[in-house]
Amino acid sequence: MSEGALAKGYEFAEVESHWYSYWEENGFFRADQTSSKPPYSVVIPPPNVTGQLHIGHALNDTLQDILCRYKRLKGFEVLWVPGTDHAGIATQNVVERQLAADGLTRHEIGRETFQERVWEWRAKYGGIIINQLKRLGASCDWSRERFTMDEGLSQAVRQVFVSLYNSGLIYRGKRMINWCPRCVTALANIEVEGEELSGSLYHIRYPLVNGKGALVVATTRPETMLGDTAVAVNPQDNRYKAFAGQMVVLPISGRHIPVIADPYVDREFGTGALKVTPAHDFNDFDLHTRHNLDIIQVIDERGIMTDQAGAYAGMDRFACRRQILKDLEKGGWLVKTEAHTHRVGHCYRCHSVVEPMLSLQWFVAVKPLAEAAIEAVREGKTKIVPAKWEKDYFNWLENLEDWCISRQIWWGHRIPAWYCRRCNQVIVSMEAPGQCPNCSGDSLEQDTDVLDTWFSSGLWPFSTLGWPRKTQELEKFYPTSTLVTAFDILFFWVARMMMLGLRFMEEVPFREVYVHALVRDAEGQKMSKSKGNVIDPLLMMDKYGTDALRFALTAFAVQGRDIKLSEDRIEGYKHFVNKIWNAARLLLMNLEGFEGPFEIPEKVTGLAHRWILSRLQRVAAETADSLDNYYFNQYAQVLYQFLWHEYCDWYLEIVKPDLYGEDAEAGRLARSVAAHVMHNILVLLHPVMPFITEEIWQRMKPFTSGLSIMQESFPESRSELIDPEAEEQMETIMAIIVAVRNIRGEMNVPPSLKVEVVCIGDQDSHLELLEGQRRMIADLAKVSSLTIARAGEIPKPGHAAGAVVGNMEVFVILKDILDFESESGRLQKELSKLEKEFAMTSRKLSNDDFLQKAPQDVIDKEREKNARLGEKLEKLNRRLDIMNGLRENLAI
RNA sequence: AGGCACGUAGCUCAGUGGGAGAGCGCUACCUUGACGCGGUAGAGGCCGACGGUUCGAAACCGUCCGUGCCUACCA
Repeated sequence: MSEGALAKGYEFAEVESHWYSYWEENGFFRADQTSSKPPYSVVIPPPNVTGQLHIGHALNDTLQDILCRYKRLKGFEVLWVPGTDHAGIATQNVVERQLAADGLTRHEIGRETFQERVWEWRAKYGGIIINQLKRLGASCDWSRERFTMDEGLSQAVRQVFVSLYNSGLIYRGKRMINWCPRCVTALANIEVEGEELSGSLYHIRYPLVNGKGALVVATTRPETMLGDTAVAVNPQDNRYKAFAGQMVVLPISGRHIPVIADPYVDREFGTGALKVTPAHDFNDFDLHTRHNLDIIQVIDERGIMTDQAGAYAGMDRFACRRQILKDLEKGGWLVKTEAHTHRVGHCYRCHSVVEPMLSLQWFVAVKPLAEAAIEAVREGKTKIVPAKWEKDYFNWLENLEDWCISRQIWWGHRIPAWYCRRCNQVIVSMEAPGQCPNCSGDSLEQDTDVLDTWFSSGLWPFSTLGWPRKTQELEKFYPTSTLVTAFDILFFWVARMMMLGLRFMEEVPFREVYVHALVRDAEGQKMSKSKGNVIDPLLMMDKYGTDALRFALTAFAVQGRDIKLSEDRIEGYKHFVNKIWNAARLLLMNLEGFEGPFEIPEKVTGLAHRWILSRLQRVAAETADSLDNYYFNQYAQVLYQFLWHEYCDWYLEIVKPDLYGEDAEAGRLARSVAAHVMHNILVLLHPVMPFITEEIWQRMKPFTSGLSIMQESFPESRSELIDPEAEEQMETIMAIIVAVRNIRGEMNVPPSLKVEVVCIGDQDSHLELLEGQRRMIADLAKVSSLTIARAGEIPKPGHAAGAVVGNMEVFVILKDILDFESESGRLQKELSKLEKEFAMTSRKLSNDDFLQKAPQDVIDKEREKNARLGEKLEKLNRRLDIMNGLRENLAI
């Protein structure tokens, strides 16, 4: 061995940075578009350029990294495209805050200077999250890192816009949209988050103009009454039928407004009379269209009351509400106030209450695009895993309304539309036009709005590969293989990539979508900075190492269930990392000066060796199967179980005498097999624990060869090594060892004290097996002398504690120290457990229906089990009789 | 209001028609030459409730209870 023994503790910090740069320097993450290997490609969900790595990213990118590293080992040409998203509103907010600190606003410095500031900001801080991804071990091809505002991607955006405009799928129109008065921009419907608020429902009296009575309306937003242009009632409502067509006096303003009848009004809700404010409510706007009502805008784009609000002009909308209520009360119009919880829309970026607003915006007509996106999933061109998300996907796309894509901010892709100042012609084109094609005027102005960030993210799978240019990358890697994402951006992002990918590439953007869960805190709450319950992945990596964090996230990544994560669960997996390290340490200590063989022999002899090799083949198969099906938790668990509880607990303990013993041949075999299995475990684990596996792998030469574990082949399950006989025999031996240990434990025999053990059986195969494994049993069960005998050959020992294993009896001789009382108690407990099981199988077997209708193999199995239990019961019963007899003798 | 999940050991969760499992925690014992971030053994569960299908249900179906999430224009 070249590298020598391992340090006692695993120094993860050093190891991690060392190997990451080694991988990067050697170009192991780089994809070759000219390769003849089959392609496997993934595009990263681009984090916000303003972002810091949070636990959600850590999960998302760990899973992608697992898939990418796995596929590389499997012989694929893997491309993982990294990058960041310009995050229009979020980034603009960040830079505006920075300006505010200098006492400036973006309007004061102007659009161009502001954009320069954003680019400066990006140059300085935009790489933070990239470095955090490297810290996590992400094996992205950094030579292909993209940013949604890159020139190439921007050109893609313009081309898509122009193309959709020319085919009539992008249009400009004046419609009701959601507006954030804080961000001062339009939002897409999906960017509005409904939040349950406890507010009030105010009942307000609107007197009839003719003085003969009044209508009482109910509203949650009294301030909008300044813009009321009607009161609506249901035509079927007998209470109000007579009012329809009359006029009422709008309190405070004194304006006269009509009472209209419309079936939209819910008779049951509130008073059954609805105030109608077309300028500030989606449904009221619809009523305006049907009834040709006036529109009066009383709230402006900053949430301030307009001149139309009369005396309230200039007030903030919420201050106005309070004042209106006071004034209504003073005037006697406020009939009553009742508590009312309702959902109010909030801006997903800044959390302000959004305002419905009539506004001139750009839209994408999504219907035809959505139909194609639905069709592609229905036909299985893209598979969503777990499949339950397909339902949500369909439901969303089927009920999709046109997508508002213009934003009134400065950071983003400016809309490629120009307006002729002379004739108002709209010109949409890739580049700034020289003159108006309609009137030849040369006074043109570009639209000041930018596009929704998600518009550019929607192109990500092909824009990052060079589209609209025809590149080798597109040829080789599109459609991408797998998209890994959390469900909360299924609609924001996945659905839009589907729509746009199908439209412009005429092919789905990805073959499979794996939708993973959200990471929550230990109480199941969403993590948020304001709640203070965030787990910072960077801190976790500092404390426990990246591999431990990655393994924890993977072990909890069960399909369809959110992950409740707490710090001690991460700490727990650090223990696993430690276990791997120490197993390797034991191995490497014993490989010093080892001269081979570095391969296992063609034909392996020795029960334990055959057994562990057989188990390894099964584990390799399960591992691949788990990853192929996105059962990440199962992948982690299988390896955890195998490494710790089979390789370490049993195999290494079994071969220790060979390692330390005199038999050189046995020592060589043990070293070869132990190293072979470790080598394979390392490769199997590498996708989830890239760092420690590389570190150990490097030290295992010449068992390993090459530059990196990354260049290995993923272990195939070798059927010729699967050895059911060895597995069965080991199970028998292990059961006997456990039985002896159990007795020792129960009877309080100290570990330092070796005991005499007698095994009695009546099957040749068993007796031979035990004879062959004397040493293993003696070592692992701490046995001083082991007697193996055929039933009847020797008397069953009296002063001994016994157990039944299969159809053998195992006795631990306790001569003077046997306490008959506790031994008979122990046997009794075991008996009652068995009796219950025996009764159950007996009942089944005496059921004619079962015997007639159950499949034969089930019946056979049940018969076998019943016989086994019966035999065991008989032996235990006899033993109990003996113990009871001895106890009575003692009493006499 | 509708839809979708989930309810299994103290905690967190696997398991989807024929033997109730894991990790952590807990108890007892242990300076065994890789590891106390360890070892060995043990305790602990009418698998939310009720009904149905079935020879057989933790699993399939229905109802209910509880929890969570998503969607919706009841002002």
